[in-house]
Amino acid sequence: MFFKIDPHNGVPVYEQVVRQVTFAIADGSLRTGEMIPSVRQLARKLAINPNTVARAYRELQEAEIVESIRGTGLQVSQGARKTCQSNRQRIFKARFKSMIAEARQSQLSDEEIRKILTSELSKKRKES
Amino acid sequence: MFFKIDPHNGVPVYEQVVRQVTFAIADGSLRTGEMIPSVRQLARKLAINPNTVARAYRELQEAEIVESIRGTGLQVSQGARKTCQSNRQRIFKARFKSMIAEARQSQLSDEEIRKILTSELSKKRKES
DNA sequence: AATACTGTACTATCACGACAGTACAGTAAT
DNA sequence: ATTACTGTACTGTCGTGATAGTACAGTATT
Repeated sequence: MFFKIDPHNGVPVYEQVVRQVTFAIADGSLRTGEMIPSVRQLARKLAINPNTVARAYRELQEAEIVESIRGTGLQVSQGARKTCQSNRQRIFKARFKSMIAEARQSQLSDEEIRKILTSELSKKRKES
Repeated sequence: MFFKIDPHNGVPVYEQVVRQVTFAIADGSLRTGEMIPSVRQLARKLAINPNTVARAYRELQEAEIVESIRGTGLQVSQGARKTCQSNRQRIFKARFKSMIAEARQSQLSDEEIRKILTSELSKKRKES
């Protein structure tokens, strides 16, 4: 699990945590039955507040993506992968859609949009 | 000037106002010497608070995109168009870039990304 | 039993974006 | 002069995201 948090992103930090766990499950980095990082451990790693992680975990629990084992930690639920994959798809489609809508509204032609995107996509993936 | 504000966008409303004025100048809807809508007028039209518009206008003024004429209103500065065009370009490049970075980080392949984008771009423009 | 972990649940504080309301100086038109 | 606009500048309030700190019950390991 490689997590990266951007605090000035518009997207709330706890929401970013929810997403990244979701994505890690979607692509198989976390499998059913495995434990996700503990609240305090992840908070230390991301340099954020444990409460913020706890809030994210609460949401994951309510979405039945993760189950609490008392005194031990949170475990990836059965069937979580499918849910997470469709969630990931849904999240990205929504983002792309809203971005394209905004670009169009500011009088960028589809050709210009496509050009910028192609140019960004052709850039090499940064290694972290 | 067709303005559309999305309050649950992550992007602050005053920032959206800044952008839309910038974009309107960039594409020539507003030209040097023309007056931009008054604080109260725009606030009424967008159904937001006059203070929020005032804050956006203050930023535009500090960026020298717009000049205050006392008692009359705000006028598009000389040379504003070029500034606004490069700003627009900059803003969108940054957004696309961050989005693609996030998509890649969540293990979406470039092919998948391209596929979603093409699919969204091929959808017809909504008429407002 | 003791220790060190888990999650969970509080309270309190802070920053920020947005809003409501008010006020005032300057300009334009009547 | 009066009226109706401009921008500008305050104060105060609200919701929310994030933080700090504390506390407690349950589990695992020693």
